[in-house]
Amino acid sequence: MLEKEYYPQQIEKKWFDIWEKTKPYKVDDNSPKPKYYALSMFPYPSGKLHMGHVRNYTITDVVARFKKAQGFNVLHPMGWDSFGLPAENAAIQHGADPETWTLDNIAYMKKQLKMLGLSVDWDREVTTCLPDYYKWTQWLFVQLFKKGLAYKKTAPVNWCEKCHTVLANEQVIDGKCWRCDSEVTKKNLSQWFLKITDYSEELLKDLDLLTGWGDNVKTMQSNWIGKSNGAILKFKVKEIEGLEIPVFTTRPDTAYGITYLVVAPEYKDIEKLTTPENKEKVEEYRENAKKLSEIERLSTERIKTGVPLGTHIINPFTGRVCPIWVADYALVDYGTGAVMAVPYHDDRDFDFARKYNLPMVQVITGENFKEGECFTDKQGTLVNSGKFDGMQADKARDAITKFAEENGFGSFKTQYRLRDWLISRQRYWGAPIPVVYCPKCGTVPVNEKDLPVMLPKDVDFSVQGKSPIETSPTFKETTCPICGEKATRETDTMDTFVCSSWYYMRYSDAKNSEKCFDKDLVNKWLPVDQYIGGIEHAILHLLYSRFFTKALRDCGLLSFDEPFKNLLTQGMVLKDGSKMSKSKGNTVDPDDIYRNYGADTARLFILSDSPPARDFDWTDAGVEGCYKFICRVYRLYSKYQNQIKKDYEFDFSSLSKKDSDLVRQTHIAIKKITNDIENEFQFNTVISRYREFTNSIYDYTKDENSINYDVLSFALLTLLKLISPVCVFMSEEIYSSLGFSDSIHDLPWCSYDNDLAKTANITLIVQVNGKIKDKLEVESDLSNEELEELAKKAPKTSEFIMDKTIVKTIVVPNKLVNIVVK
RNA sequence: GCCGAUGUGGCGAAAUUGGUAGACGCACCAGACUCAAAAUCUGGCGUGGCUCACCCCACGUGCCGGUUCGACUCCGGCCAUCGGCACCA
Repeated sequence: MLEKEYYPQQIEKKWFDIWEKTKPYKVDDNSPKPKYYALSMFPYPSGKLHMGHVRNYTITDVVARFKKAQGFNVLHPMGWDSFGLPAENAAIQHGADPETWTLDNIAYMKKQLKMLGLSVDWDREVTTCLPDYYKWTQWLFVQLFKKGLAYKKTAPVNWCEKCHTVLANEQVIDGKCWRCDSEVTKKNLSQWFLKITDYSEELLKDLDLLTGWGDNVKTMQSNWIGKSNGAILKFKVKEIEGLEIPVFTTRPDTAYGITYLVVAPEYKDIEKLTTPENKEKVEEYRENAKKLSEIERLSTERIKTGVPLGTHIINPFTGRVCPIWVADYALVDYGTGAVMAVPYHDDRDFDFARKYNLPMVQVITGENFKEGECFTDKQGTLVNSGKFDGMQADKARDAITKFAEENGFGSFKTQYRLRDWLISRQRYWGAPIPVVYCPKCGTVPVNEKDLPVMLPKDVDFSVQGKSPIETSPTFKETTCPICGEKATRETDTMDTFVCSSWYYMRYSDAKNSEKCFDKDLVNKWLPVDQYIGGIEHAILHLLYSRFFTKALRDCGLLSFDEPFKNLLTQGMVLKDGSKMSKSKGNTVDPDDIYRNYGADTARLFILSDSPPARDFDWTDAGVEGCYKFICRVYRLYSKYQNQIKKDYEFDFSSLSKKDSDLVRQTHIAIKKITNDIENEFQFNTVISRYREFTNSIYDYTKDENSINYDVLSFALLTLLKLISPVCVFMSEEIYSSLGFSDSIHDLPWCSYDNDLAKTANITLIVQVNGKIKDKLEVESDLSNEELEELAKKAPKTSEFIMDKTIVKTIVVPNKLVNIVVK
């Protein structure tokens, strides 16, 4: 029996307990049904769920439930991105063990997720900080190492003093640390990298395959990869026999206009290129450049500075002798670290040449050209360029490069902005990089049988200035996997983004203790059919995962090219117009919502109002409204629970108008809701349809005496199934109380009859010259001639057309008639 | 500077293919029920005008222009907001 009023707390608790025991969402790898893989970006176990999580996981859950009802074998897993700095900071500040801190948080958040009613197969749970997972992260690192895709080099890297570790380029946002927002500096260190640049072209090109991704994310990735086509031109140094300076340029067509050359302060040959009389000034300049922060150095506002080295290059095109300068507007890690300067046709060179009185030569002319002003148009005609004079600039780019190639001082070159992925971190709470340094054998990966390299427990978190892992008396000393002699372990751990680059593969075979995953299983379940998460991972996680997929494919571990077929980046959850955050004090605790309204209300509300990709404004009134709606739905079933027939039966053709209208409304509801879900998961309109349909049923029951209970049963049982992916607890409670012994969540999705999924009558719009003059209630599916006749006879139209000539009449079936008169 | 997205009532928004702009909800207003309140139910709710009690007219989807019988939707040009990239040669 259903209570008269809805009590979410009791009902949700009841089904929570039942589902804990019955595990209704266990996935069968061998099901003959077609597979569907629905995936949420897994959370970092920070302590408690926030509303962003609730939104993310509710969307994915409704997708998973909908696909399951449509007959798919759905994989909907969940796990924990559980390595990372917050756990370590908790250890430093409160003396907690990072593992205990993390696992406690996981336990709490897992309960919160279960209370949200997610249809997750918890037997596939993945926790990246546990040895049964990071063993395989390490194993994969070894595979990449063997394949030459993991390597160690000394390079100027991003350093965050506050986090006391290096960072990948992707983790530096506007010169600041992505996590703590403090300024990043450059340090020259020996670090581990993954060779993502080997895949620059494929990562860029395959964006075209990702038709299920938004353009915003694809553009961001494409910008980040930053491909430019151009040329390498090589210049002989006049004063030093045999020394050449290569430069990368996208404008070889301007090569005749070169008047000087710039090298970065960190340029490798800079000392050779400096003459004794300039040495002091150059040294001073380089020292100053080193002191500048990244933000200062990269600011476009800054006035350019530089000093001459005293040496020169010879422009092979013109024979002109050009001075070499050092200036920090040349970047050491892009292109070759040296730039050819063409002041007349490049803004930066122009500013610099003006300031230091360097000569300028015009080599391109065009429509907007003005004497004495920098002319940067890429279209134009060459002048002062020898045999290339009169050539169009775009043609000249190829011709001049070709000329340089034939004469041995240049070649075509494609340059990418993407850098290799720096993965070492000088922190404790991560997967140890499984490498040993042997004085005899060099850098050696740990034997696979010795994995995992366990994180040591005997560490002191209070140390400053080095990684806590270094304090372990037992970790560092080991023996060489090859020669067995004394050797030392690598003490750096891996960037957590390495762990999260393959977790979605592990779900396909989460408990395998022999392999990272079975090849058949990973190929069966992947790629992910629908991936859902925040836009903040547009570059970081999504780019790294794409790289991992391609790299593991080339290691022979799997056979697909892209991990995520469709991507939905959900908007943020706002309150009072700004992002929920502790510092602003505008957060909403899911536990409070569960307690006061129940998880179904939270699910319903977070899906309503805004489409998933847009930001969502959380309001207390909105929650209240959704709760009232749930109660309103519940009351319908509570009131008619004794009249609802499990085996309803009716003959449509003999129904009264009122009854057949409700049957039509039911079919319309199924059609629209199904379409809205399939059309980019427009859950906000799905929920509008729930309300519309519920209102129709209320209208129907207004006159108690004329209710046909077969028709009402059809409508109510349909509504119950339609709403079940969203209101998972209430729908199951009602369904079971009506005496059904199975679960509403196991029922197939509702089907509709297209002929019945429309109203019996339509409103015919009558226009004269495109302006609405009348609206007529007419039967649907009349012929064009009949509609035209009706429109012309309508009293309101006839007065408009009386004394005019009808030029033409446009009829849109079932919609409108437009009479054009003169 | 380059690239991407967005722009519709007081607010969140809706509108397969060009065809009733504002569905559905929030807020608000009025009525019913009640001693009263909450809850619930019913109705109203873009702007302006009128010879106005519910009839009618004009205007209205960021701005300007175009295509069309007809434009939130298509085309051209702007503006604003948000996001990404950027001394990248």
